[in-house]
Amino acid sequence: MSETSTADRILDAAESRVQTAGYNGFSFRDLAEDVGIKSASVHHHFPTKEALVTRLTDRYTDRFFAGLKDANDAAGRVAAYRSAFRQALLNDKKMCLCGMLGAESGGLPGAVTAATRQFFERIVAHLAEGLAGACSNPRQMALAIVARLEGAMILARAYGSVEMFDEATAGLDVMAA
Amino acid sequence: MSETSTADRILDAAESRVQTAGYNGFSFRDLAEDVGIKSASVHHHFPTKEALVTRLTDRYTDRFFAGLKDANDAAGRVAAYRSAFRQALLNDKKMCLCGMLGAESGGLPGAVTAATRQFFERIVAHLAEGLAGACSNPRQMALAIVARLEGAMILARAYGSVEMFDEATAGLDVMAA
DNA sequence: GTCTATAATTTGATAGAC
DNA sequence: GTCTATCAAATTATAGAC
Repeated sequence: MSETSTADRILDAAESRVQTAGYNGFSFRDLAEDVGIKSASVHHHFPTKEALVTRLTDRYTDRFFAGLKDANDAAGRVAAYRSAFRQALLNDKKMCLCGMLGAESGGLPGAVTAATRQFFERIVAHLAEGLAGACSNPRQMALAIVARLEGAMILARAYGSVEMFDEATAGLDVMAA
Repeated sequence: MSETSTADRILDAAESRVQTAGYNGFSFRDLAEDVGIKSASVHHHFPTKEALVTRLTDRYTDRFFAGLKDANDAAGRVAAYRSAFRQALLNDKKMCLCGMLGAESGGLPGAVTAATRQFFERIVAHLAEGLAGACSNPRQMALAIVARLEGAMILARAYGSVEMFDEATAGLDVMAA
């Protein structure tokens, strides 16, 4: 009985499109066709593209944490992050939504860039918390790990192969040892 | 006496635009205004956007190697790569061209994706060569380092701060030790 | 909440004069 | 090699009927 609202289905379509082609790589008509309505109806739910993607980014951030396997030890938390990022690649070789928007941030509306930054601030803080005690500079280590995960997704997409992600992130937990 | 051809000036403008806003973040008219000509003249030099960006990506790859400080030892070569990537951020907080195109590769013309992949294949091979003997799996280490550099650029752009790049890549050479 | 219709602008691209 | 002029299509967005 999982009833999905039209607004959520629009966000689902937008999420997939942004992760595949970026902010400027899709249109309201694309989303309308994905959902099975008209573009004017999409505007009824989200007045502008900026508002839509800002909301999408917030939802992505919330869901990211909700789907994260909880772990108390440093290695376990790193593994959870690695697994979370890898999951997007398995689903149609998609980029991390905020990795994509972060790369494109120079040409995005301010609200989208702000929401993207919040995603990174939250995951870096959460990851650093998990690394406390396991290394001398947890925040710097967290930044390094997130950077490697985002970059590994770029490599996997450029090569068209999920294995590149696995190779580029092999031994990630050793970094935190 | 450095005479720059119109074609090169178009590529310069396109390079800056792609690194800032991505493949779909600029138009032929944008480039024409940057250079001081009309969009029809841009098409005279590059028939399609796909052809333009493909050629741009090839030029970027060649220039990347030409500008790379040569080093024989592993740590020196890693430092050269770090410095090369960092340079783009200093110039108006730009993303690595191929990092941007790699992220967007799911929505790009085939020739652009192929040229992007070549960039990564070349730098990974070159970096791995420099790491031979310094670690047990040079290619895997090269992938990890390139991933971290690309991801660090995303972080720096999302935060709007070059310092994030420095933090996320701190002790990069230690990885290769 | 969805639709038709449409506005206003931008896009990639072409034809042909100079 | 650059221009004017133009095209066909796509874009974000709005007005108003149902």
